Amino acid sequence: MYQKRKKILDARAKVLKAMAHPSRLFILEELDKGERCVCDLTAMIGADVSTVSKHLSVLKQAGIVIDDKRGNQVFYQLRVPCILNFFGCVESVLAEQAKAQAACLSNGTEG
Amino acid sequence: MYQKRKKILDARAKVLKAMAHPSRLFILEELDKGERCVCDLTAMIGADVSTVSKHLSVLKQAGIVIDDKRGNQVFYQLRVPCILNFFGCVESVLAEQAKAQAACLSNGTEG
DNA sequence: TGGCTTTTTGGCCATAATGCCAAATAGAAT
DNA sequence: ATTCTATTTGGCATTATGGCCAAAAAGCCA
Repeated sequence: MYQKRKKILDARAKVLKAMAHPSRLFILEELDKGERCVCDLTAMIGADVSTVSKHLSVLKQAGIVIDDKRGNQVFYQLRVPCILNFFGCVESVLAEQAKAQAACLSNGTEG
Repeated sequence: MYQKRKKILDARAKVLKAMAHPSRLFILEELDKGERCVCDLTAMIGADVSTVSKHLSVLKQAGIVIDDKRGNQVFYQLRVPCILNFFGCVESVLAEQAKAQAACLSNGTEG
């Protein structure tokens, strides 16, 4: 049952795992607007360059972005732009949470 | 730039992180078909019950599933069914990877 | 070549995730 | 009450992740 789907689920999990970090989500949002070099992203995120470079490496390993070296800069871009469509649904998860929390506050049934 | 979006990105990352595990993705697929008790899922996954219970706890914490205790069993169900729609896109990431790999094999430009 | 910029890699440490076993908890059945 | 079943929790070892600094690598410009 599970074993039969293990391989594809591993592959999917790898993609999700690569996305599952705020800095990497920010990078994806930025790249959705157009390609960016490491220095651009580093300035926007405000972390060490090496940290940003490693985040980009994670996204690249997962096949989500591709890189293009021009001069001494490396530009990254999304390989699959649809990747951000997902967030409509993620937002509905968050909206449900907010709704539940609001309900709790108003009737006081839960902490 | 980044700091302004940090909060929402943290929240999104949390949801993705909760999904980013093969067993948890399997659970989501199963729950998409209908509610399941812990014992059902444990039998299908083939891990220790405590392990499966903890996976379910992660999904619950993230607001992706809800639980309902009936008798001495606990049934889980999806709270936001759209969660699986995402995989069309994840699949296209994987398809791109496969395509690239195939291209490499045929022209031998990369390891 | 030498110096400058940009990016990646290695080392290190702190923290988090995974998964098992064992024990605790909760409910059902006798 | 006792026992059995289902589930959760605590503890522990192993492994992975995140972030910084320092150093290496790669390309530009003189």
